[in-house]
Amino acid sequence: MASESVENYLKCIYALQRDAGDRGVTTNAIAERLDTKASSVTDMLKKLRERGWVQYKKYKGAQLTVEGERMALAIVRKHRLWEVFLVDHLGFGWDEVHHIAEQLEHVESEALVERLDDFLGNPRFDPHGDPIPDSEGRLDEGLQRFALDTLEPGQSGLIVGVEDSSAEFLQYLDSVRLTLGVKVEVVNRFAFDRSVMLRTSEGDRQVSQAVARNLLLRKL
Amino acid sequence: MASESVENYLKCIYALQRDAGDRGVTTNAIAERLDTKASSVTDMLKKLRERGWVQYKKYKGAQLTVEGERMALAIVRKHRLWEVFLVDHLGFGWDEVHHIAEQLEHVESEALVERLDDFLGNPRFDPHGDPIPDSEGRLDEGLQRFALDTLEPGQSGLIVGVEDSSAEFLQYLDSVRLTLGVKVEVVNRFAFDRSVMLRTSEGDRQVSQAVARNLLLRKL
DNA sequence: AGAAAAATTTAGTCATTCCTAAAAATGAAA
DNA sequence: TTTCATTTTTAGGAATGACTAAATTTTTCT
Repeated sequence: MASESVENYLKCIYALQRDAGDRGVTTNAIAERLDTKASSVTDMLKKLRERGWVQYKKYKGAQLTVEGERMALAIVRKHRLWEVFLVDHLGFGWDEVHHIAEQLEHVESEALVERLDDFLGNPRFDPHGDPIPDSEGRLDEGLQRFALDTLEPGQSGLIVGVEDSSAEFLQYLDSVRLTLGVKVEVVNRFAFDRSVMLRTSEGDRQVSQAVARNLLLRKL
Repeated sequence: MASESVENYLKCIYALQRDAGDRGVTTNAIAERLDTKASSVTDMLKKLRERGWVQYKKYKGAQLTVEGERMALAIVRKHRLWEVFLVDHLGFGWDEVHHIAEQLEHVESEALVERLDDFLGNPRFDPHGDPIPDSEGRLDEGLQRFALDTLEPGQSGLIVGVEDSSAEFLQYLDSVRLTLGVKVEVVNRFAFDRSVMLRTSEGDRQVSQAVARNLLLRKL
């Protein structure tokens, strides 16, 4: 029904909508994320509006309609399920799967998605800790997640996700052993650069604020 | 590198090349198989020629170059591996997987294919009995296959493949329990319509010549 | 508020890949 | 071998989704 390009736009707008608040997602934000030009985005937004997948007014940004969000969630579901398959069954690292899942997510087959979901044991989270929408598009936002950045010295939490899932960041996390499921305690925060001293079962580590902002925890 | 459309043309020409013998594959044959118009095929053949993937002369049909065949075999490999995954691990029937595999075969990732191959246990044949090219594009044509049609009364063989893998035919075979791995013996052939009386461990069955032509066996 | 900067849209193109209709080449039969 | 049916190609165009350059709107700064 929808082309790959259309699906990528819907997914992109969905992702940007979190941060956009109630204002529409801006043309430039979409262009940057999809590595394309703003003028191409304007063209596409008009098409998406015609098909009833976004609300869009000139210069005012875009927001997914209910139907648009339903489609975006279906794509996100497929993306995350395939990531689980790639990591759990094919042995890929969590930093290697994004690009492949971006292709697999466009395969159209309801039956495939549901059978894959069952095969994987109906996972609730992908390898980066992001929740997997169910077949109705419902997202389990259940457990509260917060950035390591927001923790005070003395407090601790369990690593359950990342804000930034670029290969570079994930490889860095692997190299310093800060991966999903690791328990961390904030020993100290240094005021001058807001870097954080952490304690894990493997010892102490210091991480920059950039890292702390992108590591998601939940309370123990 | 190559678009989905280009990949479909290469795969199509590869499949038609078997029957075409030394003559080129005709424009019309390609158009019919891809359910498109002859004029579109002509356009594409010129592009494939420019890129060095087919030899093509006006009115004389097309033949894959060495490089074109290499690409076609890579696609066939992916298609058949995914079919094994869908049947062996997701529980699809052999009649349901073609359409899904046609989408999965276009996913580009060397690493994915090789890991999938290992995950599946390096299968040599897909669920329809067709051989899976190895990573170098080598095809195991080892075991001689012949149509049930060519067997004389008294002779027997093992079902190892099908010539026609349309869902209708495969569903028919399922319904009469003539599936891969079943041993059959020809009891009799009726001259007036060339239908064949078969004996299997489950009893006797009569099948039309159309069916007999499309069931592939090998010697026991 | 007014001007400059930034963001966004419009206008005009381009490459793919498909199509229809008409022209040209091939090949089969008389 | 000439004709006629079939096959194939050409010519011209449409839809998709991208681009550049120029114009317009919004936002920011003074």
